[in-house]
Amino acid sequence: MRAVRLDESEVGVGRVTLQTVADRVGVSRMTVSNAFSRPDQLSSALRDKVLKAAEELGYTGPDPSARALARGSTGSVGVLLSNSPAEAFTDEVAAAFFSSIAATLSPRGIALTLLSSEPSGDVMPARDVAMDGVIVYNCDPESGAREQVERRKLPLVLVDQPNTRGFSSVNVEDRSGARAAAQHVVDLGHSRVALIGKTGVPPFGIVESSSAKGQGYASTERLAGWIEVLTEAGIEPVILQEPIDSTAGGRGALKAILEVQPDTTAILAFSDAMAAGVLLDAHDAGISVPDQLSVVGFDDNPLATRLRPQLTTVRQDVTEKGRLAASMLVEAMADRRAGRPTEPRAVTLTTELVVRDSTAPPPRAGKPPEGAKRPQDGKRPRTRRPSARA
Amino acid sequence: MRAVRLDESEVGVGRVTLQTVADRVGVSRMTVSNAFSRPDQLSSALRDKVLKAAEELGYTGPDPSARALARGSTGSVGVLLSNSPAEAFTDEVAAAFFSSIAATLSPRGIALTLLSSEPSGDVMPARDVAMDGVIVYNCDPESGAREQVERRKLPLVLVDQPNTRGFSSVNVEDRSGARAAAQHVVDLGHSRVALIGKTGVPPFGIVESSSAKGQGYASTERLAGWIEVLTEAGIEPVILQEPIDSTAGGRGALKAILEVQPDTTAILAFSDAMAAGVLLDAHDAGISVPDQLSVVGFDDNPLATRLRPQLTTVRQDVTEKGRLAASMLVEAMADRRAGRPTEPRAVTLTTELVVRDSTAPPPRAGKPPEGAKRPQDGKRPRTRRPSARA
DNA sequence: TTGTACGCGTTATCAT
DNA sequence: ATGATAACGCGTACAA
Repeated sequence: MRAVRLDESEVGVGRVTLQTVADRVGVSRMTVSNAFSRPDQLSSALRDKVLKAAEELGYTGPDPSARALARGSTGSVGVLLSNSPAEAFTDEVAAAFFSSIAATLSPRGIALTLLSSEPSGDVMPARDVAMDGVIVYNCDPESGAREQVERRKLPLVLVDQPNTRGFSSVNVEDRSGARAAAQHVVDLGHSRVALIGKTGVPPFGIVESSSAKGQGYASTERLAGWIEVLTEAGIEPVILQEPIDSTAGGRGALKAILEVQPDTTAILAFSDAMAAGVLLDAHDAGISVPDQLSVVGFDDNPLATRLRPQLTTVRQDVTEKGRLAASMLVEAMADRRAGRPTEPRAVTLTTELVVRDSTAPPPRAGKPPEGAKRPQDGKRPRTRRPSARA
Repeated sequence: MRAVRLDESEVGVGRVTLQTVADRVGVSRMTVSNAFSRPDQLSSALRDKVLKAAEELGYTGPDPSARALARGSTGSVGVLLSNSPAEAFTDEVAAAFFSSIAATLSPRGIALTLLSSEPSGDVMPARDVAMDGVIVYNCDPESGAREQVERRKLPLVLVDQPNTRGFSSVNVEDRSGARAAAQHVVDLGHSRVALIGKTGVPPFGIVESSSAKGQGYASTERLAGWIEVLTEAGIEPVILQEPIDSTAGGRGALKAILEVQPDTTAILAFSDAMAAGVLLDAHDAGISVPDQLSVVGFDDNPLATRLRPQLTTVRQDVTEKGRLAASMLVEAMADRRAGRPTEPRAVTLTTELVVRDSTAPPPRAGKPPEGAKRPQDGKRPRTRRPSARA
């Protein structure tokens, strides 16, 4: 009966496979495969017989790994993260993004695999885990993982990444969002401004403007946007680089800034989470926000409206970002299956300045620095869309 | 040279495999495999040569699916969720749990795959996705997915699940935690109590005590714990079943409860998230918590201390729950690889009543119902550990 | 180092 | 229409 398998050991011993079931029913392996995967290829009577035999033998259905090999598809897509996958759940903004991805994929029956970009021993998830496509999120382009995953030539969508080589990507107008934030404090009349950037690599702490560059696309872009506008306004900001993007990571920033520029009146932070740390520190130090200090965050984290004062920030739509990334990837995977090339798409989502209660004119108003634009008086709308130009 | 492949088509056409590289270098497929996977099995000179050829050919390394089939291991573990995977990120308590799992797995080079238990078309992730082990989280035992994954005979850890068939499990003292919550309001003198349960299946809304059973282990246990204590105290609670475990899901509950029992003075909620909805509704309705209404949640969600008043709740350690589940699974997978049987372990984590500001004696105090225990006066500690007995 | 025999299904192709 | 045969997918383990 059997063509290939040599052990004729009978039922009950060892693993139950298609062949075991086929032998039991007295049909070919193919017929059993069809019974499970293409019901229309055989009579329902025979199919029932096969399924019944499978049931008796405790056969669970086609082995997913074998099927993945034979079909060339695994049923799951990966998300490659530069941070620990644990942070995907911890950070509210990231969580909303991933939640949106999961919500887009699961109705399509696609599982979501979280991949660390850190190698552990000799295994590198980005290289070694089987998947049908990858969303590369906010991942250090220098990292080996990013390169590994590119080389696998899987369908790929880059998110919050510089889009170099013609991949599909979803990005956010980080730079113009940051420009809007900076312009906002300039318009309010601030001239002593500090920036809190985010970087995974040294130098940390107060850095020279020249050596300040974020690690990762978003932090690079936001820093650039802030500095452009401030420079145009004749303001040279104090720049602090922090490694941890969280409320805890933002704590201590205020003190460090005030040490080098005691009369700072406005702080622009890489994220709302970090800004929250500043707000807490300010509160503890008896510094009133926004009366004595203005603070602007980024993201429009749900946190922003829970804080007191509510945080002025730059909104990005992470839900849409996730939905787009996932659906672009799904499309690319369909193209791949159909053997047609995927037209790379590069989408950039807008950002929007959301003015809340953490910003106000500086304490000693009326003396804006040379070159600063006058604050637009009167009823400025509480929300402004920066232009899409970077 | 080749034993199996029939097409002798040359380099550059089609997929690059071990064989392609082997042909290029003039060695066997095995040698190339060794070069990648067992460097010590060949001279480093030859290895370099092989790696160089692979580089030139754009060979990325062994195909993960093929390797998974050959090795019998995929490098990722699944988490099976009854809710949409999207909620894994949305719900703060679930997110902390998954974060802890991810933090435990990723240093070991293991990826985490989120699996919906809902079938979509003909694909059922629980049956069709390749993985080395599964954490079954809070999953309806009736669900096909739960059964599917059991039948695959993968290493398994059940979390927040009734532990029936000798699987390893991590559970929480839901019942005694709920008992402590109920005892707390009884001790305070409440006699008009309402419960907000969580269930995925009808009936929803106000239900009879007899027909009230949660869907899912945690909700069943919590409900049972509340009812036990209240019954002992001679109190028959109003029971409301809600389908959505979130702040939004908790909204509307207060109104529904007050319609059937206008003089309700205490509400015990399945989760802090739902309790938050009650607090918001109470605020909107001008009902003062805890003066007019006491509210107790469950979980000790970070949310609990952000609310005003801060929420009295029952703490569970979800981080430890995640760490334990992941490490037990890792152990079981190691056993499997080593061919030794796994001794199933059933761990139950303690819960702890945390008294904050959302509970107080009922407005018209001094008239506890017959059979109710007297509140313990004086300086009761703000935190009490219920006994482990259910 | 290399040959050989799988791992376990799937996608043709062929036969009845 | 149904079912069987053969080759294939891409590696890995183990013996030679």
